[in-house]
Amino acid sequence: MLVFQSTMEGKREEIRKGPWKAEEDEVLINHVKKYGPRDWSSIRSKGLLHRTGKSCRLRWVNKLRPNLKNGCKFSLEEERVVIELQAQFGNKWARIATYLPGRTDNDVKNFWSSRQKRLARILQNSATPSSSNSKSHKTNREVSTFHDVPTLQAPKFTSSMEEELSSKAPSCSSSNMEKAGTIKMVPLPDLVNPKLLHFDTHFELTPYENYPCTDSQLQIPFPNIPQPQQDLTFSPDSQELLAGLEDPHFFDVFGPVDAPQLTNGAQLPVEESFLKPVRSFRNDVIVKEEYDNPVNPDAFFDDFPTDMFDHIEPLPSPSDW
DNA sequence: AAACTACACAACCGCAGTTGT
DNA sequence: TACAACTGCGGTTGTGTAGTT
Repeated sequence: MLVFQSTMEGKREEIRKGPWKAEEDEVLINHVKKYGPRDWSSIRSKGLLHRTGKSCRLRWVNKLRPNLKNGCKFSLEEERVVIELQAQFGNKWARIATYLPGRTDNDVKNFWSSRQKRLARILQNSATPSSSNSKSHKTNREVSTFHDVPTLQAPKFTSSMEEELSSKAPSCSSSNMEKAGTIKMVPLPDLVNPKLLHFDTHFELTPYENYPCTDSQLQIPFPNIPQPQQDLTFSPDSQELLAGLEDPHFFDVFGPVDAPQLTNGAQLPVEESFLKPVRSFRNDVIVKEEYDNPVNPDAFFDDFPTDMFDHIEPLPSPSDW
């Protein structure tokens, strides 16, 4: 798509919009190689591309930057990280994305948006049983839960790092990421309170460029987080979920959880069984027995209205640590 | 096989913060 | 200090695709 924009000199310049062509990508990549990921506006002023600087930057950040997990669906670990961090930070997608190597804020945002829509639909269906019954089919996503130990990394990507990587790092295709083996340390951003997250910052980390897509290869301990008691489980249909929301003692099942405890890094009581891998469920497959008798408390978080986290106090700012 | 639905993804827009002049 | 340009972020929309009926 081409649109025309008047310049300060009164000239009409064409601005290209819409999907990027391979040639445009090439021009953009060459520009970054020469000048680094900056001066986006100069790309147009030099006549290299009929794109706005904004558009160029977005294209680079979301698609062309090295080590992006393009084409990789969010792993269960990543999903859980997003859910946890969204509860902590709110819709700070860029911030959340710093914990997810290879993911952009746009990725996180899209993931969350999809998830919200899914939840909304589930709730709507639950509110109107007739409609939910009429639609017998259920997408696998609706019954998915988290089971694997999630990963949490917090890389700090600087422009210089990008420039360096752009010259030598391979793109993060599914195949080469799945071949990933050993890893290097990635610094946690200063916003992370290691105590809070119960992090061992000396564990092995997957290298950025080899970050695996597959769940089984991401086995960095996730911080213990308050979990619901095991006897509080929800069927994927969210019927119990809705009932639970109406229960005035609903949140009692969380036990005495409050923000100060969290910020002090206090170990919250977590049922041992919660930390065990429940099953090697992946790719949205679930067996009927588990569906009928959900025992994994993570399902609680998965199909839960995000509003539930509103009662959790925001974390202190990093400067307070 | 066609129609429908849900989902994932790409890209745009507006706003706010930062930086340079 | 004021202004403009640049940059980054979050919200939103449009489109292609896979799965289901």
